[in-house]
Amino acid sequence: MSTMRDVARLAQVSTATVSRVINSPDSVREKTREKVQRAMKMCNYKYNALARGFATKKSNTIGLIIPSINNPVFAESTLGVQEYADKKQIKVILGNSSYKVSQEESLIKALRESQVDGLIITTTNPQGEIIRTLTDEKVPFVLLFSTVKGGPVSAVGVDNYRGGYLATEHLISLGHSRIGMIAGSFSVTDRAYHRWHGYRQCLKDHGIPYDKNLLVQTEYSLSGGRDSIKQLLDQELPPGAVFCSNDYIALGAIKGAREAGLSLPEDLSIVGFDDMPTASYMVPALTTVRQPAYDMGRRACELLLQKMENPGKPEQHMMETKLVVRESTAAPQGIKADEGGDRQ
Amino acid sequence: MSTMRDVARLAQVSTATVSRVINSPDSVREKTREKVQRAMKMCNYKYNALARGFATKKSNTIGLIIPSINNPVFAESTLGVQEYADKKQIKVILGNSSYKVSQEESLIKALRESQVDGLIITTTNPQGEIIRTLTDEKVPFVLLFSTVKGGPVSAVGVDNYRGGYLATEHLISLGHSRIGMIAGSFSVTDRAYHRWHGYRQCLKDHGIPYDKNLLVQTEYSLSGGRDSIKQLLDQELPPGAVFCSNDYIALGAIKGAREAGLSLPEDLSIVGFDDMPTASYMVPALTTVRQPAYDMGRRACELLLQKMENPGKPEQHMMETKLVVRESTAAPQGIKADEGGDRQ
DNA sequence: TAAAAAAATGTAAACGTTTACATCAAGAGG
DNA sequence: CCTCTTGATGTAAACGTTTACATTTTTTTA
Repeated sequence: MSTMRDVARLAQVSTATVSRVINSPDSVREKTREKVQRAMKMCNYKYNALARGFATKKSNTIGLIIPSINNPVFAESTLGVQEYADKKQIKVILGNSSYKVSQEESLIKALRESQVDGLIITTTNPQGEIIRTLTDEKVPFVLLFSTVKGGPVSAVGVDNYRGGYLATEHLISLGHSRIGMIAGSFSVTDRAYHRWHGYRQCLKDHGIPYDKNLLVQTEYSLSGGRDSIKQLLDQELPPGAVFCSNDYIALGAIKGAREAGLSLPEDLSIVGFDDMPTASYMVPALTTVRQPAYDMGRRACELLLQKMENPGKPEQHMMETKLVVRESTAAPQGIKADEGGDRQ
Repeated sequence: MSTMRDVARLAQVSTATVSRVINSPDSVREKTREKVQRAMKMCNYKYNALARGFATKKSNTIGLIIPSINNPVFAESTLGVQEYADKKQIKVILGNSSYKVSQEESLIKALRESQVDGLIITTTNPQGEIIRTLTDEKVPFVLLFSTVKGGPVSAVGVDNYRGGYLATEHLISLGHSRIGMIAGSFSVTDRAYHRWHGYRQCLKDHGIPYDKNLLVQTEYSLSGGRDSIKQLLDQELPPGAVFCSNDYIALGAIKGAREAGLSLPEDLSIVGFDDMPTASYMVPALTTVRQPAYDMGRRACELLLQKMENPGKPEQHMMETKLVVRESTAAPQGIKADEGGDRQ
């Protein structure tokens, strides 16, 4: 309602002084400061951050783009960026891309027009043109949940290849050899691809032939997992263990397997990816590859803010992935786990 | 980088014309329009929405405050507001209050300073002073997940009392009479209180005496549910059924009960509240009271935008709550459900 | 106590749009 | 051919801050 000018008039000072009272109170004499503060109260002055943004060309706002806030992992990471941003008095505009490049693009455009100071993007395609454009135009941004090792962009992610390897290795160490995978669609995100690649390499390293009938690609959803597991189970030689590209898929797969009459983990081992908050509360409690989503979000935000005030070289942060063994995996029926392991 | 002035100069027109080309292209002659568009391309012009906001006093931004993005129900509703906002070219700034009034307050303050055009608040206390202030100062806002029937504020919510009643009635109809409740802390949100109230009234209506030892208040979390169920189960006469204030609590309770050696639903029936996406995938699949979170968010946003351009009378929208019966509830051991129900 | 230094305050332009109003050009009607 | 109308375009002020620089006041120092 009232502006600095009103306050200034009321307090009989200049607007510059009012501005100083707000932004660097120490630079104005106590007496005037109080006078101004009284005046501010008196006319119920409300600071206009938008005007400030306009004047300083800094909106104190960043944009955060994720595929879907409904995925607990992205929710968790969102919380991480938000809490850090909050501490630094930065506002976060959230956008959902629904895993669609076009949507991602238009969000980025809109956010840039809004003059956000920076962008955190959980992108569907880190190699895409949009990302290159951002780099070229020197927009501060960091990729989240991406793994562009040594690339020309800043990113915080996890080694998805390694995660896939870990999961598979665990299953192998339990004695499994017929191991399937339900992956997110490779064309939708490269994360799914890297996880699969780790899976495949691990198989190879352990002398297990790769069977392409044991891979099914689907969407990252509960129903995707449920449908896919049935597809896998319907085969002549169904897998005894399945690595799922994320926990939602895993949860769906468990449901589907149960419906097919299997009991877990005796008849079928399932390992997921993410370690969403409910993973340990599920039945059976889910064995999964943990990504530190909250910390990743936080780190991404930290990196971005740093980058915003001091561009510098792009930086990649690989966070540690960790296999969390719970109850959804077991040795295949009639086989002892890790035979030869600690037999010495 | 370049401004309208640059474009104008290049195209040899005035800035007003450039502005018109952007905002009402039809009002400028085709020839000039093309000239201007060429010029925009030429100097890689980027529209500055912040400056526009400054000039028009409309930021095309709204604020959304929720307790925690980690709760699937709030995530779902967030998606609802976002998708609607998106369609209307409105940006959404997200804030997490962590169920703390102070945090809620400071978020509101920050958002108002940023000149958001409106606010959607999933508040912890709809009767609070903050809300009153907003009303007094004519800030457009709508409460989400609040049920202020006929009050002086706009809100979209659900009849929590009724939801609690429904859940309890279901348990009674199954033959239960010793029915406990794990509620969110009454001091934290009134939703928990209303659900409890419905529970209590339903008991009364069916002639079941209220036993205050059967109520425990906790936080809305997995671990809250897990700890609380143990407390309930440790009593001399433990409940045979428990109504939980939300699905996370219910999930925790199921886990806790299992750990205590019970098998569900034979030994214990659990009903939740929310119907989060994973509810039907849990084991046992959760019987719960569904809130249409996505639609609620969407509706809230719709209401807000409407209110923004045309204040008018406050409006409350009560959405339908629905009991979804799945597998986590059953008749108590040795008792037939609904005896007398369809016996004629 | 006066000059110099330091601190406090004021002045005014700038930020990039929008928009009410003025002006101008061109076609219509007489 | 002149006037009137209409549509297209231009002019310039306004939006609420910040900030470099100028000016004034206060403090320090000799």
